[in-house]
Amino acid sequence: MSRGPELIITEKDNAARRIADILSGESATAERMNDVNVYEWGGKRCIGLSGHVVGVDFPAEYNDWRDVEPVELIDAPVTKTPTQEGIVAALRRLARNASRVVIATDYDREGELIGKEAYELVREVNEDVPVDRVRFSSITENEVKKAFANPDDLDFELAAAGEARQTIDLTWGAALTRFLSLSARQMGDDFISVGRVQGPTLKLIVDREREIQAFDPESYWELTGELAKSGGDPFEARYFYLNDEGNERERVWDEAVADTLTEALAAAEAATVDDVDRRTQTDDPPTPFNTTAFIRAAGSLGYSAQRAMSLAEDLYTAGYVTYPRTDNTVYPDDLEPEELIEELSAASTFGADTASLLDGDGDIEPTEGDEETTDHPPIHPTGELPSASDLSDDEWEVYELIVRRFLATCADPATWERLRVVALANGEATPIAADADGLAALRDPEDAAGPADLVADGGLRLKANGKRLLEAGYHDVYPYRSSDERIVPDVEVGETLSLSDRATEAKETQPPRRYGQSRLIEEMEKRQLGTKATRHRTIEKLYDRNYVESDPPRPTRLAEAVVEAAEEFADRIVSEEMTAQLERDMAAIAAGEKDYDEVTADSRELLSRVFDDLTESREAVGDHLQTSLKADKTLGPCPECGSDLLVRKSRQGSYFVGCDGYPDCEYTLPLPSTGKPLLLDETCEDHDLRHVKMLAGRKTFVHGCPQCKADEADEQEDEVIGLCPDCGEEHGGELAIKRLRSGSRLVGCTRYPDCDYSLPLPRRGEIEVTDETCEEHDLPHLRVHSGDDPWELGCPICNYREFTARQEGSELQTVEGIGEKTAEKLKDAGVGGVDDLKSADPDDLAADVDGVGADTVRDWQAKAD
DNA sequence: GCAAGGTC
Repeated sequence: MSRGPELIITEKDNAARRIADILSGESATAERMNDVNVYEWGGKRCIGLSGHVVGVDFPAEYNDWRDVEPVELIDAPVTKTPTQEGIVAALRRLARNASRVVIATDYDREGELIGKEAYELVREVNEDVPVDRVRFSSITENEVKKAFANPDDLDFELAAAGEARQTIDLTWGAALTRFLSLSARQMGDDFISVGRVQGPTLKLIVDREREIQAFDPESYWELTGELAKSGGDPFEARYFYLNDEGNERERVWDEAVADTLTEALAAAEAATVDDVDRRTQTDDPPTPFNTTAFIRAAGSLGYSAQRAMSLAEDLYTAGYVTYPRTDNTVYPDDLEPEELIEELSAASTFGADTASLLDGDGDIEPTEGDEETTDHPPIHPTGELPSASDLSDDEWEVYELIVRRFLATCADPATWERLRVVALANGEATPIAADADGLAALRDPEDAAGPADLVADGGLRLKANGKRLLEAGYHDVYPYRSSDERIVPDVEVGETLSLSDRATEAKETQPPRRYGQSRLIEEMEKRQLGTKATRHRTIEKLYDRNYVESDPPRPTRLAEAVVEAAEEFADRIVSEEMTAQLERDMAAIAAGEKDYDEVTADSRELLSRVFDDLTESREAVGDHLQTSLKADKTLGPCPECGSDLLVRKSRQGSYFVGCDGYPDCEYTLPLPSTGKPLLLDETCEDHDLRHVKMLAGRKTFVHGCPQCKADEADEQEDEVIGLCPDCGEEHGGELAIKRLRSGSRLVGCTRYPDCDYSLPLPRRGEIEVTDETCEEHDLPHLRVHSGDDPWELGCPICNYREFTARQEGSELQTVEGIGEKTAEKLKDAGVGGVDDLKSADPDDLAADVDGVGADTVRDWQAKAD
């Protein structure tokens, strides 16, 4: 037996480094092997993988989509090949002379599979080295030492459950994806994909859209008024009645009744307090962050799911927060909240807040969520503190969110005082009797019960709900949840209040809202679709495949067609049941009740039955998909030949409108150069073309009808405002305000294209040429009329200079680690752009800019290159 | 060039 060192294998480098630190008492040294860190100390070595280092796929002879019938993939062999060559090579080298191997991958199913993959690679080069498995759910000294003192064996059955998932996902996904793509002749980048997770996720979105389209709004009316004590501030009160079941209802479903009630309310000058209910309510602090809760909280700060995760990963790799992919909402036993709070108190931003938490007497007991898992701890700060200049503004905002969430979980509950007042508005004798027929007409359509009456004995019921924050509790450290108060004054039963500002609002029931990204991720989690590490990526994938557009994601016609085709022929691939069945099968494999072969064979059998029907309908499915693909791109009829005008992409990658009759018909219209076009349902009355919206992040705007834009440009005369600074003296070129057919405007030379001098102009608003002149450039000042207030653009040349100066400021922000505030400070110190930054002397610059060290500057300079 | 799951 070999007497070489012992080899510890973890799932990622970060875990390898921390485990080496713990086991070696921080004496381990790191060495690079094939670009991988290998930590070494006292006869031990530790290497971190990068998740799966081998991947499953079909053998190469199945690679050609045209040569291989999709149905052949069902029974094709599935092979495992290294995908991370460097890591695999390093692992083999280290395993060859190891005296013992310890698998220390993550403590979850996928971790067991990654462990088994490592085990097989080890076995290839070392047949008889003993291999152990250790399990721990957080990388802390206690947990890790305990795990290494009690090694266990790899759980091959649990790993086999993961392998079954891999095989089933690959065969179903690849066979159906190829079938749909081939049937619609969508090859290359625009293939049509389906899969066990993306399918049901897309169906969630499509189903919601179907509900929205089928929605039939109903009218209802709501009555409000303002009550006040004499001399006191008014507060809002709402009319309500009681239904058969004694529940309060505010919506009146009949216009005539609403009119009568409005008159009755108008006749009332005052209201008598009938009931006062005062109680205190506790408002518990939030539970620790798992991935889903974090994405949701970051979403309310305006970050997309993808962006939030990428920022959290940056903070994790830099060492400021714990692992961001976790299901767990219960802190591990050995997390010491007091110590962590103490460490965070060194950051001035949190100083006051941490002090208030440590002030309290007794132990701090953090909140716990419902989900307790073994994978990783909830996301929390590590206690390693970044300085503000280490982080970009977005990173800082997310870091602060994570810190404050942690502080909040250690804080006290808040207490509210809720005050509910019911008053009866009593004018002249109320004309509404409890007529049974009249009441029946008022049944709430979403509610089986009808009203029991509309007016109480003493008049119309009005209620006001007030809330006051008695103890701010966790709100002091966690400002992301509303702590707004609604003031209703103290009143007593029998007291008379004045009534004013009566209003009746006509409203309509609203269709259900589209899922936002974080809501979608919550729905996926509820249905066990995807994992904490993949859900946000699945949503990104739906955008990439042109299945959804805009935010909140809205399905395209293609998406509807894919879901329809799947529902008809391969319902499992868009059904949550496929994942549910797989979970049951995996549990059975892990428990030893079934095995890999049995489960994958059953699944293949199911898939071939799906293909029996599908193959017959290949053409019908393909036609339907192609029709929908075209519908997503169609604006309306071509004015020259009557075929469809479509959104097309030029070779340079820009979008334009072209005729489906091309090359017979060469009619085109330009589109703006910024953003990706989204076709709206609204059409132009003059040209019968759909309006276009350009999606360009924050600069998203509605372009409208492209034909109208082109016509406007053709009709508009260029307005000359002065001499061209480039060619004016020599050739007499003049500057003019020009409108382009793509809808944008600019100040350009009249000798274009011989002279291409140009200055940008804003997209929106009318431009007025004023009498004021810029002395430096001899050009008139311009004024822009958009919205209510016109604004001064000034001299177009000066304006452009200021614009580029601002651009240079934001150019600085493209350097990793420089945020808006830092860019401001740098500009004050005379560093306008990236070039200035690169040529600056680090020591001089550090001396000029507060809170920035020379090393930070050198770091920026390195990153700028 | 297909899936979904790790990780960067």
